[in-house]
Amino acid sequence: MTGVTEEAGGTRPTMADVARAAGISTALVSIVMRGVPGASEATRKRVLKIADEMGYVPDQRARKLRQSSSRLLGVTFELQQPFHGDLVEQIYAAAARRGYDVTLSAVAPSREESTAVGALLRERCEAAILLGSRLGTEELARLARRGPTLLVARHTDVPGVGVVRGDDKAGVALAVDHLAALGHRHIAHIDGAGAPGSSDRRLGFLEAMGRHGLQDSAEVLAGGLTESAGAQGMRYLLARETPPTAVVAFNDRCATGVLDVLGREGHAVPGEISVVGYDDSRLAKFPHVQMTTVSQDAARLAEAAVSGALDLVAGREASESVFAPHLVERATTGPAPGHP
Amino acid sequence: MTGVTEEAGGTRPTMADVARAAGISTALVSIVMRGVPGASEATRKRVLKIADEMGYVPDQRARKLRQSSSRLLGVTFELQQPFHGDLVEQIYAAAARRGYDVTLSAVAPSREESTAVGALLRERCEAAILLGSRLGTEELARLARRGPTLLVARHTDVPGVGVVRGDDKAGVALAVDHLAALGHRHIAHIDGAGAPGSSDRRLGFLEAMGRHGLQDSAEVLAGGLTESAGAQGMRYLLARETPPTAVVAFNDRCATGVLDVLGREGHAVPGEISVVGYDDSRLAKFPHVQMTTVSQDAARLAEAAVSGALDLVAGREASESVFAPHLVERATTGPAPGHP
DNA sequence: GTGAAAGCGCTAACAG
DNA sequence: CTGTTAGCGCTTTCAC
Repeated sequence: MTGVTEEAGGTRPTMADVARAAGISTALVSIVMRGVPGASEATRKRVLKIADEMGYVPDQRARKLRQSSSRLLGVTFELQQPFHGDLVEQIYAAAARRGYDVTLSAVAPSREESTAVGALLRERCEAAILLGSRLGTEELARLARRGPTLLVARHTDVPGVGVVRGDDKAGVALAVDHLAALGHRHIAHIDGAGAPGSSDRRLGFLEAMGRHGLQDSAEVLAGGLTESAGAQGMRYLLARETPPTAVVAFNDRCATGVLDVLGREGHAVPGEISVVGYDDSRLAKFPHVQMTTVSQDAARLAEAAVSGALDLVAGREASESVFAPHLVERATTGPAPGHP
Repeated sequence: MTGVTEEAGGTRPTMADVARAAGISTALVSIVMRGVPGASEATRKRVLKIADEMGYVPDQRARKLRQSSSRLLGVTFELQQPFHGDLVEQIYAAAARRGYDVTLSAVAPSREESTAVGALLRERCEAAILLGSRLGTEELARLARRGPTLLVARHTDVPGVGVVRGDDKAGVALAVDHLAALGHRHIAHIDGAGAPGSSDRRLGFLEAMGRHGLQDSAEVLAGGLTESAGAQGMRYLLARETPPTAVVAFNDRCATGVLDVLGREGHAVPGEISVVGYDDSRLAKFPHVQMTTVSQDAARLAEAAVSGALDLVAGREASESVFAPHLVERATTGPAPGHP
């Protein structure tokens, strides 16, 4: 036993340990570990080898503490929202391109958004990015006072808070235009209840229907963000004497529920009824689903969110970036029954 | 302007700022912020008030750096795996019960597991909990050398690595027993391809079928963890002269794809074909789905994972905890066609 | 009940 | 190319 490979049971090697083992100063080890110029090739190799043997991993916490800026972005997201998953994945990439790390804080039925946000704050991230937040104006304002804050996929009038979102009114209008062009006259919208963006989508639906002279057959149902909400709404619609020939759902999850009920009750899609989702999340892309949906392009939103957050950090004024969504025509929409 | 409410543009107030504003030492502020005894009620109130006005939030990083133990658990999970979402939610709760924080590191198509694990290591969490890891033996061993490591829902023989999982063989056997009791003779299993646990489930399926004397009509298809895999498998089965009357899918996502194809092609569930999922994730619980599935009880797995990880931290030997799953009978299984 | 001082693991100037 | 010194924001003795 030479005592070099100190298989520590509980305590992990520090930079000082590596320096000692290599017989040099910690500063030099730091230079090597960061890969910055200032060490000879020989030293570099030797230190790296020793560090690896010892199982040394730099302490991110100490590192960030020492640096003036933490280069850390905080993100809250909903664990069970596929579109949030898409966004988070893209945010990792966008942040990495700028040399930023990301710290995640999840929201779930048993973990409130305010808890999640609090955790971020304590991590001292330079900015907080909230996906589809449901925070009240009050709390949002408080948060914004604590540090740069940016909302994704939700609007707010709270000053100082950045916003990155798709144009919800335009998005739903795209869906309605598409359906109208296919000859649909009786179209229903299963909305997102109180969810972020749902009032815009509702409004966009009504306006677009009006533009096509279909205001009288426009129908809006209280829905939600889940498959259950969609399923419930669709069952309700099917109970009518004359169900609509097309449904615009609040999001892909909701549309999935709609499709499920239709399949189950033996209604052909799109032969009998057409369905449009929203988000172009992974749910819409499955080969067996091929859902027509409105794409928010997670990559672009993520990119804008990260750059918007960093703008806030740099002291620039909060802004609202609204992205034009586009329709992705897949297999769940077709001509209205009896239409050429 | 009294200069007290320093609406700092970029820099956040530190403990020293609060101490200065309150005219006391930082040590005392620390006592107050942590809520430990050692300060008069009057001081406590005053400091809390001042801190709040200044928007002061303790720096978690500095705090953990100073404390000998970080009381931090790292968790890697897949962003698009609903069951992982369930587990993460429960892990938050289990960790909180022990006064531990959780740091998340996501795995996604564009973010490899090794990247995610590396991020955890640098965060200096006391232990790493990997959900459904696909890491190779080599890498797992390396990781285990770096710090306490625990696998959830996956087995490994790497020494020193803790394991918490459901009994996959027994779980699938439960499904087969249930179906056999309902009179099904021709049952197929759409497996998880190379996913963690899939070989056990495959084996459990074959063994259980053998026990019922059904080895000749037991059929195993290469599947996967996604809806697409399930859909593809089911379509393949339906193309047969005599499709099976029941399908055991690798997981709920896979089963969802199966159900979708069946609905779409007009096959009654469970009238014509019964379907069993695995995980009892949110996908199985939807009112419109009501999927019969094998429950792994996320809460119990999470609890065991956290306590197992802390055991490792405490220096206790790595162990494997295997939990007996149970069958949740819902609406996607019923008597085989022609069976009493 | 309160304060002074040391130091967690690291990086950022500077010297040499 | 390499070492010394200081200190990031906090907690922790140990005095008073």
